[in-house]
Amino acid sequence: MKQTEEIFSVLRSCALRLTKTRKALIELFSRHETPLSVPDIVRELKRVQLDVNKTTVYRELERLGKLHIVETVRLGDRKQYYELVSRGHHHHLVCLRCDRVADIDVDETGLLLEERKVSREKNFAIVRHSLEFFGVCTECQSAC
Amino acid sequence: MKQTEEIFSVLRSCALRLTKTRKALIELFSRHETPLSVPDIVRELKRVQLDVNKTTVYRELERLGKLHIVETVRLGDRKQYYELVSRGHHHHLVCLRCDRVADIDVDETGLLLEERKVSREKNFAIVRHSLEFFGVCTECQSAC
DNA sequence: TTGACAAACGCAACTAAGTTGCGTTAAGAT
DNA sequence: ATCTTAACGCAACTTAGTTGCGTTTGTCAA
Repeated sequence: MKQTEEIFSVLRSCALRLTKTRKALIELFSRHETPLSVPDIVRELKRVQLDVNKTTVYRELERLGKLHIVETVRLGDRKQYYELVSRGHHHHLVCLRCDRVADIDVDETGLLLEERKVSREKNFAIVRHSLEFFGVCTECQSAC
Repeated sequence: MKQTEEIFSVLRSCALRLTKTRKALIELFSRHETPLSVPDIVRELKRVQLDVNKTTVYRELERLGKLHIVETVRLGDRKQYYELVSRGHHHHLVCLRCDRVADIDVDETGLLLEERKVSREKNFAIVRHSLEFFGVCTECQSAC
């Protein structure tokens, strides 16, 4: 994976040490297509014989967030989810039955137009938006 | 307020008792333009000399949700927010500094088109979407 | 290679949101 | 007025996320 190597070099240039936790985290994110919560991450790392403390994970994610390497996503429940920024801006399709999440690309031209309109009318400096779709996936549809 | 009376009659027709907590909740929602979290609600009701337990509020909101009288909104933090469904489908503008929330109407034609496209391509039965904008409001912009 | 220094870490104790079980209270029908 | 049960309060719990502090461990320079 070329991508993870790029991230490692960014970390090095920021004087961030390449600890095994940090390495494992980046690799986990690169492998995973869907956003991960902190409990998810701790569980996954445990399966690779890495017993990391949740505090470490939270702190690491905060650091990686500041460097714009990971970003947070908000799905249905009350957890925060994290994913690599390098995946590019996209949205999610969340199944209300099985909680599975799929990435989707949405044509944002209309959305950006609305964003600019709202920004002008309300004099509001919009920095980001969140758009998620909720429904029932193919598998769950046929399951009932 | 005509609206609250309509809600009361719906409740009556569902054999739901008009307890003072329930009445106060509906009235609170009718007064408030912005979404409320459970801690918000408990605090606000306390100010009207109504000392309701948070469990009661959670249970009440669940009931009102099932009847499609209130619905949940997800804003920046990890709380759930609730508002009256009767406000109609709309989106929110959240200030990242002062946390104030404003309702906005967004032209959804482009969005619905995308929704249909995604639904077809992924064979996903979309039931709802969430679209929120985050940025800095007028007051906070001039404050710095 | 080794020693020093700070970044990174683990642990324990905490806060806050949300949930559950159970015994009690009170709304509304008879 | 009484009875039934929806609605309630309380206590105890779970889970996400935070904080302080003492310890470990990358990294770099000697």
